Amino acid sequence: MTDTVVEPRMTRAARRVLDTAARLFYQRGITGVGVDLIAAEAGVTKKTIYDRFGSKDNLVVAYLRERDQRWRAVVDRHVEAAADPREAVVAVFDSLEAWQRAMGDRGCAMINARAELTGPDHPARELALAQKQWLRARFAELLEEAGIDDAADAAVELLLLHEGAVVMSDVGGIADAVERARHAARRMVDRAE
Amino acid sequence: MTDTVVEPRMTRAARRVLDTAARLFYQRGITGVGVDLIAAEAGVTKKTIYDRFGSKDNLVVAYLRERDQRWRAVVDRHVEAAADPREAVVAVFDSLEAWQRAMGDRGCAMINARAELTGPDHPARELALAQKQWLRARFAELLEEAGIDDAADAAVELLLLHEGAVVMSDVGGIADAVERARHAARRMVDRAE
DNA sequence: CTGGAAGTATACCTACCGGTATAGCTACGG
DNA sequence: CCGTAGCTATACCGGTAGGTATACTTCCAG
Repeated sequence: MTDTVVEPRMTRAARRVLDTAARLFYQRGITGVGVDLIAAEAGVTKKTIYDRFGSKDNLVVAYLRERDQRWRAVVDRHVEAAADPREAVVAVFDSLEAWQRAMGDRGCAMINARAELTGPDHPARELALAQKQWLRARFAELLEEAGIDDAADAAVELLLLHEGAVVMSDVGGIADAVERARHAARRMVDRAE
Repeated sequence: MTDTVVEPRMTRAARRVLDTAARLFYQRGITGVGVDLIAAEAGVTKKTIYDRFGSKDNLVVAYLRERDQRWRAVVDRHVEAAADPREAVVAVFDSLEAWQRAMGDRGCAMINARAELTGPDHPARELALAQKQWLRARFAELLEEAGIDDAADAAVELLLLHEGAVVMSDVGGIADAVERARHAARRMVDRAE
């Protein structure tokens, strides 16, 4: 099965558009950013945007997909650098901290997109679902490799902690939300057998 | 210190407006719902809305505040019905399940509002913060009453689990996200001393 | 050297947004 | 019984949204 969404041709101008859109969408929200603004900030005409991406919605999807890809790569990098599966579980939370430091913190782009794009058939829904399922599966893998009982259940718990940390470090009020989550995760893998 | 926001006079028409707005804002998003639509669905003229609430932003704030109040009341009710502080901690997750069953599940209204209203000085920001701080304090109270060590730390962990459960039951993919969180919470209070 | 792809510049379209203005109706308390 | 609060009805405003149309340029590859 091939991709149902046509990949836009990534010319230099398109690259600039996508980078600019990604920054603006994340910081000011998707509905809060108009196509004209993106064009102006990217130093590009609206026509170029529509020639490359077809519609604002397609541009939004491209933004979410690319961001998702990059985030997964960061997680993978941290996981692979870990000494063993248990450390790898904890390393996922390190990757979150690194990700936030690099990208700024306005919460999870997927969750935010879901909040704004409420149509029941909007692609953002399945993208968000796929991302969270991926992380859950990743946790489950690592826990199984570590020989931990009830790996599937523990993976869900870690996912909840992770998402809670993402949300709370956006909302504020808990200075070290991610570190707290990592602490909890470490305790989980240390106690478990 | 008195309230900085003027309470709108709750006439019958205003009540209908706020109820309608609450439903529409939550289901379709705040930016996704126009004042004209609210007026039409509430069986009211736009003038009435602006006479009672002054602006869409004020209406949004009224929506968030009322929803917050009601949610806190539900939590309190469940907590007070619990046999002891430890059960009360778990009961918070029961209250979440009841709340979701009653209100439908499109995630946390505060978090969604934050995603849409990105202005750094928008009242939605402090409302969200206050709500989460309140829950954290509630957890901390109960854990201290239960004589659990490191109540403050445990309270943060419970908050993360709670928020993770809210997010994930919206995103989907984990059928019983709230029950999983409750399970983890029970284990926490059972193990702790 | 030529044709097409990529891009700029500019103007335009329709739809809808939050918000305002004017006029008139109804119900109720002093 | 009369004034005012609360409301309806309708029309309007400026701004902005996503998206399209036309004409001109630039640049590279066959």
